[in-house]
Amino acid sequence: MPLKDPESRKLYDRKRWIVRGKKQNELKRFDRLKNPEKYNERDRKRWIGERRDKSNKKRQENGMNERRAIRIEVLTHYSKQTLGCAFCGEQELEFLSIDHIDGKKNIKHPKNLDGWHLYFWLKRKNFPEGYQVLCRNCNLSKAYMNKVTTLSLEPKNILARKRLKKLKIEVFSYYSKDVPKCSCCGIYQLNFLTMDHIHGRKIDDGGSKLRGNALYTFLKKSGYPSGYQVLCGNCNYSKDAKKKFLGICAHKRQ
DNA sequence: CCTGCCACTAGACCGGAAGC
DNA sequence: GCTTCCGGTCTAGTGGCAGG
Repeated sequence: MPLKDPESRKLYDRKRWIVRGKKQNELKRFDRLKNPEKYNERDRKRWIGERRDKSNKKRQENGMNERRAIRIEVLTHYSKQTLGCAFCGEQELEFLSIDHIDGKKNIKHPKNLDGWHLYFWLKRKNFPEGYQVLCRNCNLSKAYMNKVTTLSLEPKNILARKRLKKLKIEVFSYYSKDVPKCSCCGIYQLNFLTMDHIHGRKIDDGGSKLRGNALYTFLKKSGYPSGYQVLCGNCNYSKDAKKKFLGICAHKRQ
């Protein structure tokens, strides 16, 4: 079934999450069966019956503050005390993230840890080795450079890569009205650049569910529709509406 | 009873390789 | 050329346990 169809895409993504989530649930159920003494039934009932509604608002607020504080603490530690990207020195907090130095395949933590969970885990384990702070741009670029050494050397695949790179440059050049560059900060390294859906992916114009090569092909074929712009990884991530900045990048908020 | 800490769910965003 | 699959990152909201 073609995943170009929005419903199929949604279903496919959901299945992925169920598979990831199920493993954790199975482990937890097993743990409950083996160690019933660990789970306090009285507390569980009390929580469900009394606490949930009345304290949810406060918990949300406390939770957010706590998570932000831990994130800053972890990023500062892995920046060797001066908050910033290990590669380019970028200091904007919103652009920074934790990078697995040897890749996610060689991680020391449980496989499903990411986001807040990873920050909590790192702090709890007293900041283990093997992690560093990178900005989104350097993270993107590093992922690409790691891949380069393992690419297929089959002639047809080499040709396909060449063709897609040419297509990317062509599409990005059109939306940059010049050489490909970020429309916010002006950075021009191709590895850093991404195609941003200006109004998010909720507005379906035919390209909302596409990504990467498929999106570039769609844009070229459709005569370069409006509603897209070129942004670097940092600016794209920063403007994300879900972060409650109304789609405005950190550069423009300053 | 309150609160801190951590885990889980359900997504969001992006990319490229390779099979068909 | 299109589709599938897998890689990376992140968040909000809330369940659950433990200890003060």
